[in-house]
Amino acid sequence: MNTKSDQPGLDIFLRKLLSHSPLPAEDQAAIAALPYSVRHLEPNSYILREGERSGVCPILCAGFAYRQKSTQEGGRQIVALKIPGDALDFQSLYVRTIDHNLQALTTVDLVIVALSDFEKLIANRPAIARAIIVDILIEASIGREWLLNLGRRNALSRLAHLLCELHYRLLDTKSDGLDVRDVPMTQEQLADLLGLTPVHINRTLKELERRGAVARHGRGVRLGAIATLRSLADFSDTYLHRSNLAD
Amino acid sequence: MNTKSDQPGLDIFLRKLLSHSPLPAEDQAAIAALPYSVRHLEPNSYILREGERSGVCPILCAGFAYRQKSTQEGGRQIVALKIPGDALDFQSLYVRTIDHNLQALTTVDLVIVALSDFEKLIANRPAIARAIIVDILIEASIGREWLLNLGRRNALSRLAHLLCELHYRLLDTKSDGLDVRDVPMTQEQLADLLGLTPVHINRTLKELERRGAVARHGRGVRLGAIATLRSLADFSDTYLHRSNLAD
DNA sequence: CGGTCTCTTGACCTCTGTCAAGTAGAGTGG
DNA sequence: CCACTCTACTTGACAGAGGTCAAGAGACCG
Repeated sequence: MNTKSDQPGLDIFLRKLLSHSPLPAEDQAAIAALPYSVRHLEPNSYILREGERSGVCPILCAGFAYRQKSTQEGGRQIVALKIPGDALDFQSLYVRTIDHNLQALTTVDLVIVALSDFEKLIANRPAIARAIIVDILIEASIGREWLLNLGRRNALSRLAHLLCELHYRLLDTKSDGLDVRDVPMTQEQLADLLGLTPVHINRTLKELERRGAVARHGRGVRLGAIATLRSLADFSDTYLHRSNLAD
Repeated sequence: MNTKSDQPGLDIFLRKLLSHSPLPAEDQAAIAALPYSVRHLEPNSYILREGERSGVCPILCAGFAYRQKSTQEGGRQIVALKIPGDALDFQSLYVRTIDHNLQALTTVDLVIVALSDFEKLIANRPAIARAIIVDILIEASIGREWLLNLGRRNALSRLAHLLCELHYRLLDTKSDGLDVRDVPMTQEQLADLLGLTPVHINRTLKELERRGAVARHGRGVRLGAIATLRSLADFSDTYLHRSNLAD
């Protein structure tokens, strides 16, 4: 089932885990030896749906994905953003009913691992259990910062904050060839991320450009001076726990 | 160090874990045998502070507590609400830098356990590791629903939604003598929970009362018909994973 | 080169915030 | 039991951030 080394594989995931948790060589080998299958999806494809029961944990090897929930009136909110290297569904470890939708933001390459295989690793290898818990806790910490963002910052800071977060999270795996400064979302998706409307994202983006925080070419948005963005955003990267190894 | 049975102890915490995860008798005994100390705190006391490093996991035996973050401009957002039986700081398992503040909402009784003791249990007892992971994941799921609440619901639904959540979460441990229908927060705290201002909470509460969703006496607020609240809130309790054992 | 999806822009509206003054509970001390 | 005080709640007038609607312009695709 495993494929050649230039195909999507588990190495980027392993690198991501090692960025926050130490793993002995034999545990690294155990992860590298996990059986998996590969899947390629187009933008907006559903990876998992609310209400389903999951038996599988996809790993995002290339591209972006997001978790999303909607109200009955149709309001749609993106509640998490996943970047290359991220495991997409530790949320379903031992909790099989999925409470949100998981969708591809761009075209994505996935590597699919059975949740039961992860559960076996957790039961038998404490260092892996630890790494997975840390991974889950860091996603939870990001969620808390997003709550602060939605609850207490205005549109300008909110957007600047999201862009800062993207910048620093991508630094950790710095994988693909694509320019890390290019924002991969449409204005509508930015709206869904930030609890705003596309129209207001447009106005806010224009204001960020006026202040030199982003540059734009055609439909594309590119990050400008990170210092400018940070000061607009009231940003501190503590919540990303990027230096957990040093702790 | 352990105290008599009418003092705060670990039993309510154990009950909470068992409500979502099965534990063999010897694992239950291992939890009951954890060394701990007891602490009693007044409302608004800090339990943990952002930036500190934690070595300890308080268990909330009685009363309410919350996690809270602030922007530099002073905006304050409550990002999680904890009820009796909840472990307050699994967030610091293997991630010792605290990224938020933890405060008592009411007077609280805490039982303090060393994080290293939990880490030993996780390494040696898979069923306990599982239960703790489920606990963490359910808090994360609640966080996602709150993001939807803040991002896409108006003040009336938002408040109704919070009250519904409180109602159903309290059903699971139904501990104290105090009437579970009494809302333990001030209007200012409700504002901090919902990303609103105290003034607007006041107006919204009045509207909820007008619609028969809550009753009020003096400063107190009491839940009215849960069906009314649910329909105002667009509420479904799936995200609380209350039936995880049945899964 | 036509079709479609995204982005842009302006006019107008509304939900929630701000400010400020007043009222009512709850606890304290006399 | 009554004043006193502190805090929480209440209310109204006004302001402003962001939403809504609708039409048009630009990008990108086959």
